[in-house]
Amino acid sequence: MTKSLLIGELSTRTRVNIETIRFYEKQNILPVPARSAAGRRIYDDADVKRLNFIHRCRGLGFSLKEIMSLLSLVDDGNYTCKQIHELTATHAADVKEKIQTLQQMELVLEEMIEHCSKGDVPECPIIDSLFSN
Amino acid sequence: MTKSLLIGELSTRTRVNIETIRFYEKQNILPVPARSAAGRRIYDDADVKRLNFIHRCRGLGFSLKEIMSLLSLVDDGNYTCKQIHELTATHAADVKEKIQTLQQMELVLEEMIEHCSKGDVPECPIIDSLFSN
DNA sequence: CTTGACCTTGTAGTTACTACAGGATACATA
DNA sequence: TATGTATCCTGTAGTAACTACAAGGTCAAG
Repeated sequence: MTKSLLIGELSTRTRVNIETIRFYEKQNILPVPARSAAGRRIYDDADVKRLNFIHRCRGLGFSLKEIMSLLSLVDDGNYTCKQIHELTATHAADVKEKIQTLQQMELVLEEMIEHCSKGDVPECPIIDSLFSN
Repeated sequence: MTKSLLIGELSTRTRVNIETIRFYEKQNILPVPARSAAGRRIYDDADVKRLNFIHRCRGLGFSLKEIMSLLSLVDDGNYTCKQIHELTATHAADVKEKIQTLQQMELVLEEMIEHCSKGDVPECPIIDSLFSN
C-alpha cells in the first residue's frame, strides 16, 4: 500500500521546495492531489516518483516544457525509446551549444584579464578594449 | 562635432533592438536623451559608444547589474585597473562555474543516450534511469 | 488554551528582454 | 492636398522558473 504525505514531507523527501511543488501543480506538471478534510494536499508514492523524475530532469537542464513532453509520452503509455532518445539528444545538443558560447566568453574574458595591470591606476585595458571603436 | 541620431539609427548602428534601447533607458543604464520638438529621442556619438560597450559586455555574459557597476566606476571617473579587474575576474569565475555545471549535465546526458536502443520499442533506459529509486 | 509548526490562497518580484496596442509625426509621392 | 508608409511615442503584458511574502486557517503538544 502507498503511504500518504503532506506537502512538507514530500518536499523533504524530494528536496523540492514547497512553493515549487505548488508551482508545478499550477503548471500541470504534477497532478492535482487529493485533499484532507481541512483542505491540505495529500500525496502518495507515485507523486514522490514523479517529482523525483522532474527534479532529476531539471538537474540535467531540461526545461519544464521538455519535461512535460517526456511525461506526457510516459503518461500516454505509448512512448518508444526512439522518441525519448530524440528529445534527449536535442536537449544534449542545446547544452553543448551553451557550453561553446560560454567557452568563447571565457576565452575573451581571460585574455582581457591577462592584459590587466591590476594596479591602482586609472587606466585599464579591459575598459579600453570594451570602449574601443 | 557629434552627429545626432534617432533611435532607429542608433539601433542599426549598434545592432541593439529599439525596444531594448528604451528598456536600457528605463533601467538607467543609458542616460535620458535629448528630445526633438516632436518628442523623439535624440542621441549622439557618446551614446553610440556607451551602447556598444553595454552590448559587448552583454555578449560576454555580464549582467546588467554588473555592467552598471562597471559604468558607474567609469562615469565617476575615479576607477582603478584593480577594481575593473576584480569585477571581470569574478564574472569570469561565474562563467567557469556555469561551464562546469553544463559539462556535468552533458556527461550524464551522453551516457544516457549511449545506453539507448533508439528503437521503436516501449522500453527506454533513459526513462528507466530517470524514474529509478 | 495558547504556542508554534505547518498548511492555505493569492500576488508580486526576479532577469533581460520582446511583442504588442493605439496613437502621433515625418516625408515622399500622386 | 491627400495619402501612404515608415518611424516614432507610451504603456502594458508576456516569457522561464521559480521565490518571497502577506494574511489567514489548522493541528498537536504542553
